[in-house]
Amino acid sequence: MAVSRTASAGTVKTGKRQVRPARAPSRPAPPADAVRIGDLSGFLGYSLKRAQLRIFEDFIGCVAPLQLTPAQFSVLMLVEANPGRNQTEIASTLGILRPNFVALLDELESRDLCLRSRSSNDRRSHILRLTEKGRAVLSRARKLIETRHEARLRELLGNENRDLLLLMLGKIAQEF
Amino acid sequence: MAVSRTASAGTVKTGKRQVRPARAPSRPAPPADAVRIGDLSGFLGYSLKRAQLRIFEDFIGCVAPLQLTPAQFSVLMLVEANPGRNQTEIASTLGILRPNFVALLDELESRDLCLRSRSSNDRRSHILRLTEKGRAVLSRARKLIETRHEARLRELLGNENRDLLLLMLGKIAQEF
DNA sequence: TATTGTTATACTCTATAACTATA
DNA sequence: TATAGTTATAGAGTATAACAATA
Repeated sequence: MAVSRTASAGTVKTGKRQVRPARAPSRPAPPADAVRIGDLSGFLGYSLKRAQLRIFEDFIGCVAPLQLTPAQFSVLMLVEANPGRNQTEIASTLGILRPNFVALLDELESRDLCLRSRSSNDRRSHILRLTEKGRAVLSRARKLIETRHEARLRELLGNENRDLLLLMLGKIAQEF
Repeated sequence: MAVSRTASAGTVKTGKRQVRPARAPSRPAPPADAVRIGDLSGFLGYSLKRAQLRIFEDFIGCVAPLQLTPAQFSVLMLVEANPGRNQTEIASTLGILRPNFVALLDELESRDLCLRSRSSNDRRSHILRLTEKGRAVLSRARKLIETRHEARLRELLGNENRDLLLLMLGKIAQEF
């Protein structure tokens, strides 16, 4: 599976089976000379990757006023929910390698969203917490994502399906 | 959302609501000092990314005997289903930029899985098709993925849920 | 003038080794 | 000796500009 930004694939319908009325395509009907995706759309990995790219793209657009990447957002979320943790703990929970976490934090700290402070217990550790501005920015980001990004996803999929989707993705991430 | 390789998150249950019997955790119960993922697991982007990484990881493991990446697999699939197409058509369908497609094809061609040949209609174009070996390798890859990778996913999620998952991912990729 | 394949290049992500300061 | 944060570095993946051949 390749999967980058653009492109398109097979028609999709969320509801029950539907007898097609011979001449009434709900979608623009692909040009006869279009490249056939074929069985590729039947592999979860392919659709998963394409959906993930689209979701991240939309996420970035929604929080554009705050200039937060998905990675930065996740760090702010985790630091807020776990004040007093050190870099290793936050990074590893997010699956970020410690060396790669340094520049990420440098950026957040330089924008006054997050603070590093030496632990008095273990002076090797840097304790993380959000600044006042960090909490404010995170709060605005959450609202933007909830009201624009996630709300439109619920609209597209339906509330029940959206929740089931989240459940299955979590199951794959944790149990597969 | 950060999201790389390792880590874990909140408990998940696919079925209906379930009254917890006060003392009978189905999962090992997280250590009290574990970092709390919190609301982060409620955002689709986060779970989507983690699931995608896990799926690709497993995919790569399953086709390890054939040494195919998801991207290479998708190219072989598309070329087989669309013989006679040129590089631009295959690449753009997969969302791969033309410059980045060159090295990918170089590798497949050097392994005798795929062939470039100049089109007689338009001598700028390189027509793509699979070699005999390419078809054989792809066939083996499909079998490995179907019988190991996808089969285990169906087992984990249930057939019906798995199909619904695929449907929703396609919907997000195409309609969101 | 436009398009195909290509090269060169740059930027982001991810990954590993090794250093320093602490423990 | 082991661990936390860091630096350096290398490799993928992705993005843009520009060139030669062809249309």
